[in-house]
Amino acid sequence: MKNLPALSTAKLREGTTVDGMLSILADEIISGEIAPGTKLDARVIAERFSVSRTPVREMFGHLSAMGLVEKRPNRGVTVANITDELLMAMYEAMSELEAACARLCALRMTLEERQALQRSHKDALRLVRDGTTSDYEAFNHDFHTRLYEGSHSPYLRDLALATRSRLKPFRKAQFRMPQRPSLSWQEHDAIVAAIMEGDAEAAARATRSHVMQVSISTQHYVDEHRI
Amino acid sequence: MKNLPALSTAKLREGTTVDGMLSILADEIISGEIAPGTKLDARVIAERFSVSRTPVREMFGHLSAMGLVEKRPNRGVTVANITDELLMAMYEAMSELEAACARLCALRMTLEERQALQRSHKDALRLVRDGTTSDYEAFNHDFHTRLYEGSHSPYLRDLALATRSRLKPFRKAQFRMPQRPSLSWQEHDAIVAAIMEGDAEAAARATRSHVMQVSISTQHYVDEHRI
DNA sequence: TGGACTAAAAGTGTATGCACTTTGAAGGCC
DNA sequence: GGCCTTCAAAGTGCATACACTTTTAGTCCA
Repeated sequence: MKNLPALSTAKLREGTTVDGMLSILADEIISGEIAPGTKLDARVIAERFSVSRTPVREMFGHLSAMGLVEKRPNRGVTVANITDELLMAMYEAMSELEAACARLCALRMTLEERQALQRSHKDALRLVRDGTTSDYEAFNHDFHTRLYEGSHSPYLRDLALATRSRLKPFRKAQFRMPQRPSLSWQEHDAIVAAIMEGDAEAAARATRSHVMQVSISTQHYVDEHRI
Repeated sequence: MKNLPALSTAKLREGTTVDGMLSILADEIISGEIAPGTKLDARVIAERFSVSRTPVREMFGHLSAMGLVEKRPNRGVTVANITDELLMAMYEAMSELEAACARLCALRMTLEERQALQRSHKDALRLVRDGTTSDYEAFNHDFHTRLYEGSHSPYLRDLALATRSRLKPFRKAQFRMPQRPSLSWQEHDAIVAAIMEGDAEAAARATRSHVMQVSISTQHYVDEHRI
């Protein structure tokens, strides 16, 4: 494609080009639409998005950093194989990260943060009874974010956020299990109680077990429904 | 530079070009040779390494992923400011990651792994007395790697390795403190004892405090010597 | 027929040019 | 004089061309 003086598509300039492709490709890889082991041809992808290979290459770098593809010099990139074992390992790491956050929350959260956490948690009881699962899902996201922030440990928070975003696609199923919101709320209750009391180890234990419970739920759902 | 048919420098092809620049630039940023906030001009760097702007752009992506520079669309990249606060936050996260590893070690290490850990630890006592600090440093690196591996949690291990590598440049000073190896060994001793007994929480506590001790030592050294 | 060499095809990495955005400074307007 | 407008210079992002590597297919010889 020639560079015409007045190119119609207003969106040039990175921030849309690369990011747009990135999120689309990432979704397709994670959803399994593109099978693990598939070789990604830069030229084909460039054509598909009507761009040149240069931004595609940049996107490959990002995909590689996200662990979704493997890059080998002069050999192109292939879609990484996210096995069940790796998925479990990611959940396990997530549970440890969140447990560490909760531990620090118990020690460091300000009074305002503690009160806000408790209030939000109590309010959510209404969602468990009356709300849609997607409402509860939004609350749940917010609840865990509070734990990351409450640790007052920016790097730990970033690790938790990064890991959560890598797990995100696999968590979609979680709240489709009928009883999950109610159980989730009860588990949260133990976490909140421990944090309010300043019991660091109890908060860590409760959080670790909560996240592993989520992992198990997801796994069961995946097994039964062959996602 | 024109693309001549027979270019003298044998090393073309990525794997050296980008990686080479990356490690040099990363070192310069971390060592403070390039001040935080400095704007990195792609063209200048390309000239310096006698390459075009394309591989430099790719390297920028890597630097950005490493958190060493900040990228803003159409605004170029600027060297990130690694403040003392962020450094402390990274050590804190490191201590939580290693504590999590140690906890899992206590629960999961095989008999062989436990014995190897203990043996290696006992052998290191000799280094504390007779060896150079650099010998001890090598052992220490190995010791902590055993903890990551012993967790049998690949993703957690990767997080620990990645964080350690980001902290690496700041750890150089650590063992220059005269008594540090001896103290370090004693702290290791508590960790090993807890793992051998299978006491998960004790292993976590001992490891957390050990890593924070390292952090404090480094901080003191940095303060005193204005590294 | 099977193995190894060879050559072409396919595909990756880098150089360069051009379009676009940002930035900063000079000139016009109030 | 201060503020907005305008325009040029600097610098980023993408397209394309080309150099180099890997892979594949074909051919020759045993």
